Amino acid sequence: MATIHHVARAAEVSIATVSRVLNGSARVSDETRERVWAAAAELDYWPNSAARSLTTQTANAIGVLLPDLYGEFFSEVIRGIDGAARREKYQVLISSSHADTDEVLAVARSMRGRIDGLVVMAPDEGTSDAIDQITRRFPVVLLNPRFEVNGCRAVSIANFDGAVAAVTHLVDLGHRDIVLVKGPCGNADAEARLRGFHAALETAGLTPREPFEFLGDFTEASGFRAAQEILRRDRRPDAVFAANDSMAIGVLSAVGQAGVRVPEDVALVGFDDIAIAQYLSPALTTVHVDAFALGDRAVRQLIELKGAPDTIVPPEILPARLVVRRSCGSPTPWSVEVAHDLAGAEPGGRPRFPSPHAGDRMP
Amino acid sequence: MATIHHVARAAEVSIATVSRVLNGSARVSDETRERVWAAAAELDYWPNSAARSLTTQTANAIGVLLPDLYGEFFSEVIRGIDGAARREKYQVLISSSHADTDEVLAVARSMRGRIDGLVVMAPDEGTSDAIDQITRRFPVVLLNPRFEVNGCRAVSIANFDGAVAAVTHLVDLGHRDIVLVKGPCGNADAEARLRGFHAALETAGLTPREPFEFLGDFTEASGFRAAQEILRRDRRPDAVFAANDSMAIGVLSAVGQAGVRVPEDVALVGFDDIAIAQYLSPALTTVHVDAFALGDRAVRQLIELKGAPDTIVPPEILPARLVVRRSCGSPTPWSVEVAHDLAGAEPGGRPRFPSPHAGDRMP
DNA sequence: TTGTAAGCGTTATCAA
DNA sequence: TTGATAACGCTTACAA
Repeated sequence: MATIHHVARAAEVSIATVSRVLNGSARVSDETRERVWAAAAELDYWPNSAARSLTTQTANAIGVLLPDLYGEFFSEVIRGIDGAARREKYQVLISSSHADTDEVLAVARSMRGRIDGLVVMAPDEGTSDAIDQITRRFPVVLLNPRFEVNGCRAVSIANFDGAVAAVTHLVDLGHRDIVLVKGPCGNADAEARLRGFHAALETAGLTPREPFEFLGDFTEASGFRAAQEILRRDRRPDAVFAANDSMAIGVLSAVGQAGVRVPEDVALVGFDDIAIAQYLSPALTTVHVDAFALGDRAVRQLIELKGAPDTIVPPEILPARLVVRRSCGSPTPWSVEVAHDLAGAEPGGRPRFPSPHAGDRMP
Repeated sequence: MATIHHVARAAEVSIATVSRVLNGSARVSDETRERVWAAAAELDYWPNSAARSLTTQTANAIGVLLPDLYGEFFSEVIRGIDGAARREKYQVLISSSHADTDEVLAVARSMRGRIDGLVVMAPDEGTSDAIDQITRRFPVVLLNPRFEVNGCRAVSIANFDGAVAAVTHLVDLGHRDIVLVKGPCGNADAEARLRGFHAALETAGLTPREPFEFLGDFTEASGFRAAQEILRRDRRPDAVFAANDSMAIGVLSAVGQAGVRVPEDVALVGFDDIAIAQYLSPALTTVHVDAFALGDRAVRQLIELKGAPDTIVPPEILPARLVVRRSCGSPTPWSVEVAHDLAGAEPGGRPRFPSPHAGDRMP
């Protein structure tokens, strides 16, 4: 493989000059420039990025640590990250399925020298001190963190407020006995949505009959099973709030097979607004969440952070949007943005939905 | 940031010894080993991977070049890649949305020195010479290539045979006027499925009335629009073959809104068997494709290739599976694997479906 | 068992 | 405008 030395020899110049020409980093006479380009082309020279990173102490790459890669949500997050990264000429080093703190730490470690910063979606709460360690090494942006970490940048989705909006909508439609299909334990999104569910019920002064919480794991299959459980209850609930759309689809399927109609017999609301939600029958009422933007914003914040370290910036919360379609039993479709005015910061602004955990800032 | 020199100084040994201890690459006395580990821990030393790659001439990372990241299919491919990579202790450098040859080449170039091999899903046909150039630099495994590239390793999905199986099944059920919702032009999967559609019709001696090809782009929305076109035809077809499940979902939605029943009035078959296919109503008959395995196999082949360069291996074709559910009008659900016996290589083996392009090897 | 020193392929700082 | 040359942080002969 040709190195800069080979090119230098072929062009009869020093390696310094080759570097200058290839990077356009200093004035070089037209004639030698030509010679160098010609030699590089002739030898089909590809520069070695590892060597470059070593001298420049910068990698032009960012690392991405995710708990999982399953489903359309993560797929969109990555798409957002990749898009922003390529626009800024950064490469993306990805790694997923981190079970615990030690693993996250090990992977971050192994990225030392290859990345300039890290986007992390932490799997569990034990990760907090790991994040601390990582922060000492790289600029870090957290995705949907459960807790605020020592002034670390973060971008999240308005899970709490989205859930409040969804459940409140069900209440407004007259539903009283509302049950929840939960997401997996330990998942930050699932927990925020669960809290939102409870908060909305409390605000409405509602206590559904037991049992009204059913466990799922964000897959269609788990939604299907949860719905079977629900149908075994002594009295059918008025409405089901599934903590994500995949589970809502499973619910829809199970309920349909049992001959129970949606929304006539039972209303259904999901979360995420994945692409197919609007094509289901009935079209799924859900909370739209911009997963692409989540990835995109994280990368932008990371780059901003590199430019201005030590600047404290409040966590960024991406608004959600309640999208009312047919599955909730609403006579007409409509939609409303939530959580863009919940922080209470706007003068005269009044929270649209009461929120004990405003904007999901801190539990 | 602590380097190996700092650790050496703190442990009062040479950097060579530190390296030996940290990598366990040579015998070191118990006592000094202790001292080195202690010093490394004390200084919280993280080795620099770029420097290591430079000396060892190996990066412990693989590059992944994809045309897009949209949808569940790619999400699964990446999951497969990531899983295999982490098992083999490789990092994954990912990059997507490559419009043309030059871009693919540029990205591959920029990865020089950071990766040991490359998994490439090429966007268009012009890419062939680019792949050639890349192959000179890295071990390369192609994903679903359109053409065989100079003895380059490849792993594909049995798109052609899957489509033949799907359409043949519709014919077997008595459907005669079968229309196709095509995938995007220039997409290798879409084209192979299109060829399979034609081959099956030809074998059956069928010529549906015009028009019987409708353009889509693999999204739900395009399937929806295509279905509206189809419903405007002077006579409703017996069956619709959508080149992927997302479009089939769009078709299902449009057809349902028009009051046309599936499968009673029109049969429907998709391709991919995404997670929700079985939860639709009616459950979608489709061709199951193992996207996870596609990524997984690609990485394994890459690693195998690194171990034994210059070995010529035939393209690996992952079998598809026709999964018959309710949307095609079949009275009972069943499924069958296709394309595991199509190459005609097995002695006495007879192709289950006639295939002018056996196993999609070469168009 | 340990240390010295020569790379690995760049960029960047000097002089010339 | 150019060329030596010293880093960058690590691994690995080769000596001791």
